[in-house]
Amino acid sequence: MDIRIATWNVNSVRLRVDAIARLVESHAPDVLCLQETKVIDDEFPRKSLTRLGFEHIEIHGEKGYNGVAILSRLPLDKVERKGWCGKPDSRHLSVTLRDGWELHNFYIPAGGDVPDPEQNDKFAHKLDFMAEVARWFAARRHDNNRLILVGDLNVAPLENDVWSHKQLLKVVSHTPVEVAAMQEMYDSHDWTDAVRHFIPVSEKIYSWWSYRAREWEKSDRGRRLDHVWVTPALTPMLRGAEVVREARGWDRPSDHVPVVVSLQAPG
DNA sequence: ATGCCGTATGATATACGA
Repeated sequence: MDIRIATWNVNSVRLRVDAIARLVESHAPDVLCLQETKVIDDEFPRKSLTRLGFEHIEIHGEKGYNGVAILSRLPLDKVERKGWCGKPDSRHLSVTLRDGWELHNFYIPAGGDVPDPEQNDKFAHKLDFMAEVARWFAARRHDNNRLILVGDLNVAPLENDVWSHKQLLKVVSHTPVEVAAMQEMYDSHDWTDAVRHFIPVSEKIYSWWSYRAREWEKSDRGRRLDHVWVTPALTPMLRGAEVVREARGWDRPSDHVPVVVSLQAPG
C-alpha cells in the first residue's frame, strides 16, 4: 500500500477549490501540502476541502500573503507552525503522520528582482531563510529520522530545472548563490530529491510557468521551483514521482503545478 | 530577460510574485 504526498503552490486557495477537486480526481493525493493560500485562518475554505475527503486539515495563514496548509485523509499529529528569520509570516507548517513520519511544508521567500543581498532585502531574506532552515535540520540530524520536506522552495537548482541555464544565471531562482544556499539545506540532513530520484537530471522538468508568457506551453519557459525531499531513512520507501504539468492548462490555473510523490505507506 | 498576467487589498492604483 502506498501513500501519495503532494505539494502545490495554489496562489490563493479560495480561487483554487475546483482545481484541487480536479487534482483529487486525477491523482488522489492522501496528503496535500499547499502554499500561498493567501487567506486568514477564519476564511480558509475548510468545508469545501473536507468534502473532497480531507478530514484532517491544518492551516497557517495570514492576510493576503503567504500562507501554508496541509490537507490529509490520514490523521495528523504534533502540529507546529515555525517562524523564521524572526518574522511573523506564515511560511511553515509541520505535522507528523503515522510511524513518526514528520512532514514539513515550506514557502521559501521569492526573493524579489535583484539578486544582490546588499541591494535587495528580499533577496537577503531568502538567503537567510535557507541558511536558517539548514542549521535547524543539521542540529536535529539523526540516521533514523523519517522526515519529508516539501514546498515551493523558489529555487530551481539544476541546469535542467530551468528552460535555459545560461540565460537564467542572473535571474532570481537560479543564481549560483541561491543554488549554493539550497545545497546547504539539502546537505543539512542528507536529503534525497524525490523527483530527481526517478527523473534523470538529463531531462528538463518544470513546476512553474509565468503568467506573463502568452503561450506558456508553446514557449515552455518553466522552472522547477517546487520540491519533495526525504531523509535517508525514507529513501528506500520511495515508489514514484510525478510533476502534474497538465494542471497548468486547467481553467483559472495557478502558475505552479502539483508535484506528487508516492511512498510505501508507514506502519 | 522581459513579459505586462493574476491575486489581494479598507482598492478604482499599488504591491507582490520569480
